[in-house]
This record gives sequence, structure tokens and C-alpha cells, in this order.
Amino acid sequence: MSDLLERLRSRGWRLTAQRRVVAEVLDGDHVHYTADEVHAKAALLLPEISRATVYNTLGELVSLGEVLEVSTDGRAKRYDPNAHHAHQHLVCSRCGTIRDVHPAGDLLAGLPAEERFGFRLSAVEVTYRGLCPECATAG
Amino acid sequence: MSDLLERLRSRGWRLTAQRRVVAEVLDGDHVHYTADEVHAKAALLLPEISRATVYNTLGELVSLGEVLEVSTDGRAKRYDPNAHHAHQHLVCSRCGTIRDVHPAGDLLAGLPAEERFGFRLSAVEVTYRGLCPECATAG
DNA sequence: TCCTACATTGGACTTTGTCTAAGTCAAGAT
DNA sequence: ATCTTGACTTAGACAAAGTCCAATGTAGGA
Repeated sequence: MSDLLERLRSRGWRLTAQRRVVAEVLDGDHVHYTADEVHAKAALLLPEISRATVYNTLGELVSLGEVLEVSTDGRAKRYDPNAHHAHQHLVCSRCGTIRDVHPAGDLLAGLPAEERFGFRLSAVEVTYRGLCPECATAG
Repeated sequence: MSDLLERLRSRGWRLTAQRRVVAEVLDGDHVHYTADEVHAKAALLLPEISRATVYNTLGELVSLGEVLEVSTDGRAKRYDPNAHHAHQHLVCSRCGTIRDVHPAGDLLAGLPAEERFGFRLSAVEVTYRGLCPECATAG
């Protein structure tokens, strides 16, 4: 995410402390925070930041294609900054840990023509589920 | 879902009018209703049925493995009665229509060992996205 | 028929997210 | 350096989706 702010500014984004802090929170690998988690972490750096601003900023980052929305549990959406590298998700059924993974082959090709019902396919999302090493040994 | 009620009774389910009605609503192909939709349709058959009962009953059906929870849009969960036939979902990006589909091959095998991070895989969920024929021609 | 454990109910409550009116400020213009 | 202005932020009200609970009702066995 290092050059993210520059990229956004060149697209006409006004650079505010709030947006800087949200971008900073989203920096890293295997980051999949909920909006509330982003808000909590952002508030450590900038205590006055409001929930609405976090929601706004996340929404803008998604629209701009810089961040992906992931909903692996039907609860709160999670935000994945790794949008520039196609990937899927591996989720622990017990503790909820999420890892980015890279399946082999062309996933779209897996759906035969007669199973497409005339749809024009554009994307595919895959969620692998299982037990992570810690949860598997813990019983 | 015809023999569903018998199957459930043999598992110790108490058979009430409310549960019968919820099961009836979930009967059919390509059914993916939200809890609220199930409640609305159930209320046509049994006006006094409460939202809490619909949520309870759906939750029980999911625990018993008779119905699957699907969340394709990050909003309300949807309930898919087609739980005894493995399948995936094809969703229209514009109108939200959902179809059950059957991809070819072993989906779990698509994730290489070095991408499994030591997880013991047990399931995979795939959502194909694209435009349905109606939305594609509508522009 | 009666009993009772299980099921249902309505409403309060929680979580997650959206909206708005009023105030604030980044960045270009002067 | 200061001004100006439209974009940004804020707090809090609101909405949607779902959970919880105490009181009431009832399916099905005795």
C-alpha cells in the first residue's frame, strides 16, 4: 500500500489525516479487517476519527478497486487490501482465520457451457474451508 | 423436500404447524430466500407465525444439514434447501438472480499443497458472477 | 385426558451499516 | 501568506438483519 496515497491523489483524492490513517491500517499481508476493526485501529492513531468516515473511506477504496470486500461468514464484511493480485480465500471453520491463496488453473473454465444458463461470466470467488493447524491439533 | 418432515420427526423433531409451513415454503428448485422472505411467504399460510420462529427453524434446519446458508451479497443470508446435492452458485451481478450450478472436476484439488498453509480442507464454496441473459440484453 | 418438556411469541436489544445537516479543512488561486 | 470553496468529517438519528428472553401455548407420550 506504500504508493497508494500517491495513486489516489493523482486521481483527485483530497488527502486528509483520516484517509491516511485508514490506508495505514490496511497495510500488510493477509489483512482482512471488519469496518469496526479498521475504525478501532484507526482511532488509536487518530482518536477523533468517526465511524462514518471509516465507512466512507472503505467504500471509496472499494469503488476505486484498491481494496476488496470479502464476506466469508455472513456477518460483517471484511476489507482486503490485496486487490491488485488475484487470489482466493482459505478460512478456518473454527477460529475464522483467513489466508489469501492462489489456486491452480482457470477457475472460470470449471463451469461447463451447459451449466452457464446463458450467463456471461466475469468473475469467480472461491472460499476454501477447513481447520487451520492450531485448531486441528487443539481438538 | 417431500420426505423432509418424516426424516425430521424420526430425529426427534416435534412437528408443529410453524415448522411444517417453513418447510413448505422452502420446497422447490433454485429456491434461495432470505429469512424475511421465508417469513413473508410463511405468513400467507399461517398469519400468526413470528419472525423469531422462522429464524429458529431455519437455524435448526441448517444445523441438521437439511438446508444451506448462502451469502452472495454481504446482506441478508439466504437459505438453500438443495443441501443433499453438492452444488455451487451462479449470481447475476446486476439483478441478483441465483442459480444452482455444478462445476466439473474436483474443486478442492485446485488448491496446491504449498498453498494450504497446513490447513485440513473440508469444503469449498464457489460463486460465479456475471450477467444473466435478461440483464445482458437490457444493456 | 393430562402432563410436561419443548416450541412459539412479541418485543426489547444488538450488530452492522447508511444518511444528513452542520461544521471543518486541503489545496489551488490570489 | 492568506483567502475561498467545494469536498471532507462529524455526531447522532435511523434502518436492516438477527438474537435473546420471559411468558404462554401445545405435541405427543403416559
